Amino acid sequence: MKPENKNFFQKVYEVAALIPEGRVTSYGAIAKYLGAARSARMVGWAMNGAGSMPEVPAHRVVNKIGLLTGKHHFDGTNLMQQLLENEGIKVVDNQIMDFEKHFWDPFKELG
DNA sequence: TCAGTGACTGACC
DNA sequence: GGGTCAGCCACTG
Repeated sequence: MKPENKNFFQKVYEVAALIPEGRVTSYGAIAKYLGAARSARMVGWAMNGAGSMPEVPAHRVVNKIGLLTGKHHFDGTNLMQQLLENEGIKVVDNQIMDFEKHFWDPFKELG
Protein backbone atom coordinates (compact mmCIF):
# COMPACT_ATOMS: atom_id res chain seq x y z
CA MET A 1 0.00 0.00 0.00
CA LYS A 2 0.96 3.59 -0.48
CA PRO A 3 2.11 5.60 2.51
CA GLU A 4 -0.05 8.51 1.53
CA ASN A 5 -3.24 6.88 2.74
CA LYS A 6 -6.08 9.23 2.17
CA ASN A 7 -8.65 10.40 4.67
CA PHE A 8 -10.93 7.40 4.55
CA PHE A 9 -8.31 4.73 4.92
CA GLN A 10 -6.49 6.79 7.49
CA LYS A 11 -9.61 7.06 9.60
CA VAL A 12 -10.31 3.38 9.24
CA TYR A 13 -6.87 2.65 10.64
CA GLU A 14 -7.35 5.20 13.35
CA VAL A 15 -10.61 3.70 14.52
CA ALA A 16 -9.38 0.14 14.20
CA ALA A 17 -6.32 0.98 16.24
CA LEU A 18 -8.59 2.09 19.08
CA ILE A 19 -10.28 -1.27 19.38
CA PRO A 20 -9.40 -2.49 22.86
CA GLU A 21 -7.93 -5.92 23.46
CA GLY A 22 -10.48 -8.65 23.74
CA ARG A 23 -13.04 -6.67 21.78
CA VAL A 24 -14.16 -6.81 18.16
CA THR A 25 -16.19 -4.70 15.78
CA SER A 26 -17.61 -4.96 12.30
CA TYR A 27 -16.68 -3.42 8.97
CA GLY A 28 -20.09 -1.84 8.75
CA ALA A 29 -19.79 -0.28 12.21
CA ILE A 30 -16.54 1.41 11.24
CA ALA A 31 -17.89 2.45 7.87
CA LYS A 32 -20.98 3.90 9.45
CA TYR A 33 -18.93 5.72 12.04
CA LEU A 34 -16.95 7.30 9.23
CA GLY A 35 -20.13 8.33 7.49
CA ALA A 36 -19.85 5.77 4.74
CA ALA A 37 -22.17 3.04 5.92
CA ARG A 38 -22.53 1.72 2.39
CA SER A 39 -18.84 1.47 1.85
CA ALA A 40 -18.18 -1.36 4.23
CA ARG A 41 -16.26 -3.04 1.44
CA MET A 42 -13.81 -0.19 1.48
CA VAL A 43 -13.21 -0.84 5.14
CA GLY A 44 -12.41 -4.40 4.24
CA TRP A 45 -10.11 -3.18 1.55
CA ALA A 46 -8.49 -0.83 4.01
CA MET A 47 -7.85 -3.77 6.28
CA ASN A 48 -5.97 -5.32 3.42
CA GLY A 49 -3.48 -2.50 3.72
CA ALA A 50 -3.69 -2.59 7.49
CA GLY A 51 -1.92 -5.93 7.37
CA SER A 52 1.38 -4.05 7.33
CA MET A 53 0.36 -1.89 10.24
CA PRO A 54 1.08 -3.46 13.64
CA GLU A 55 -0.99 -0.78 15.35
CA VAL A 56 -4.05 -1.82 13.41
CA PRO A 57 -5.52 -5.06 14.77
CA ALA A 58 -7.27 -6.21 11.62
CA HIS A 59 -8.11 -9.49 13.29
CA ARG A 60 -10.48 -7.62 15.60
CA VAL A 61 -12.56 -6.53 12.63
CA VAL A 62 -15.08 -9.04 11.35
CA ASN A 63 -18.37 -8.95 9.51
CA LYS A 64 -21.60 -8.05 11.25
CA ILE A 65 -22.38 -11.57 12.43
CA GLY A 66 -18.95 -12.13 13.92
CA LEU A 67 -17.74 -14.32 11.11
CA LEU A 68 -14.03 -14.30 10.31
CA THR A 69 -14.50 -13.76 6.63
CA GLY A 70 -11.05 -12.24 6.25
CA LYS A 71 -9.07 -14.99 7.93
CA HIS A 72 -7.66 -16.12 4.60
CA HIS A 73 -5.80 -12.87 4.32
CA PHE A 74 -3.66 -13.74 7.31
CA ASP A 75 -0.53 -15.75 6.97
CA GLY A 76 -1.69 -18.85 8.77
CA THR A 77 -5.01 -20.46 8.08
CA ASN A 78 -5.95 -20.04 11.74
CA LEU A 79 -3.79 -17.05 12.64
CA MET A 80 -6.75 -14.71 12.91
CA GLN A 81 -8.60 -17.13 15.13
CA GLN A 82 -5.56 -17.71 17.29
CA LEU A 83 -5.03 -14.00 17.77
CA LEU A 84 -8.62 -13.57 18.90
CA GLU A 85 -8.50 -16.56 21.21
CA ASN A 86 -5.29 -15.17 22.63
CA GLU A 87 -7.28 -12.14 23.69
CA GLY A 88 -9.94 -14.19 25.39
CA ILE A 89 -12.37 -14.36 22.49
CA LYS A 90 -13.70 -17.80 21.73
CA VAL A 91 -13.91 -18.67 18.08
CA VAL A 92 -15.63 -21.74 16.71
CA ASP A 93 -15.87 -22.57 13.04
CA ASN A 94 -14.62 -19.12 12.03
CA GLN A 95 -17.33 -17.50 14.10
CA ILE A 96 -16.96 -15.51 17.30
CA MET A 97 -18.85 -16.87 20.26
CA ASP A 98 -20.90 -14.30 22.21
CA PHE A 99 -20.17 -11.79 19.49
CA GLU A 100 -22.57 -9.23 20.95
CA LYS A 101 -20.80 -9.45 24.27
CA HIS A 102 -17.43 -8.70 22.70
CA PHE A 103 -18.73 -6.20 20.21
CA TRP A 104 -17.07 -2.80 20.34
CA ASP A 105 -19.26 -0.03 19.03
CA PRO A 106 -17.37 3.08 17.81
CA PHE A 107 -20.43 5.26 18.40
CA LYS A 108 -20.79 4.12 21.96
CA GLU A 109 -17.10 4.13 22.77
CA LEU A 110 -15.96 7.15 20.82
CA GLY A 111 -19.12 9.16 20.89
C1' DT B 1 -11.01 2.91 -21.01
C1' DC B 2 -13.83 -0.97 -19.67
C1' DA B 3 -15.11 -4.72 -17.02
C1' DG B 4 -14.45 -7.84 -13.25
C1' DT B 5 -13.57 -8.50 -8.36
C1' DG B 6 -13.82 -8.11 -3.29
C1' DA B 7 -11.81 -8.85 4.39
C1' DC B 8 -19.77 -6.03 3.44
C1' DT B 9 -24.48 -4.72 4.24
C1' DG B 10 -29.38 -3.95 3.89
C1' DA B 11 -33.44 -4.74 1.37
C1' DC B 12 -36.39 -7.76 -1.03
C1' DC B 13 -38.72 -12.04 -2.39
C1' DG C 1 -36.14 -17.98 7.33
C1' DG C 2 -32.90 -18.48 3.52
C1' DG C 3 -31.37 -17.08 -0.95
C1' DT C 4 -30.62 -13.26 -4.15
C1' DC C 5 -29.76 -8.52 -5.69
C1' DA C 6 -28.07 -3.99 -5.79
C1' DG C 7 -24.99 -0.32 -4.03
C1' DC C 8 -20.69 1.02 -2.49
C1' DC C 9 -15.64 2.40 -4.50
C1' DA C 10 -10.63 1.18 -5.12
C1' DC C 11 -7.71 -1.77 -7.56
C1' DT C 12 -6.19 -4.92 -11.42
C1' DG C 13 -5.71 -6.90 -16.04
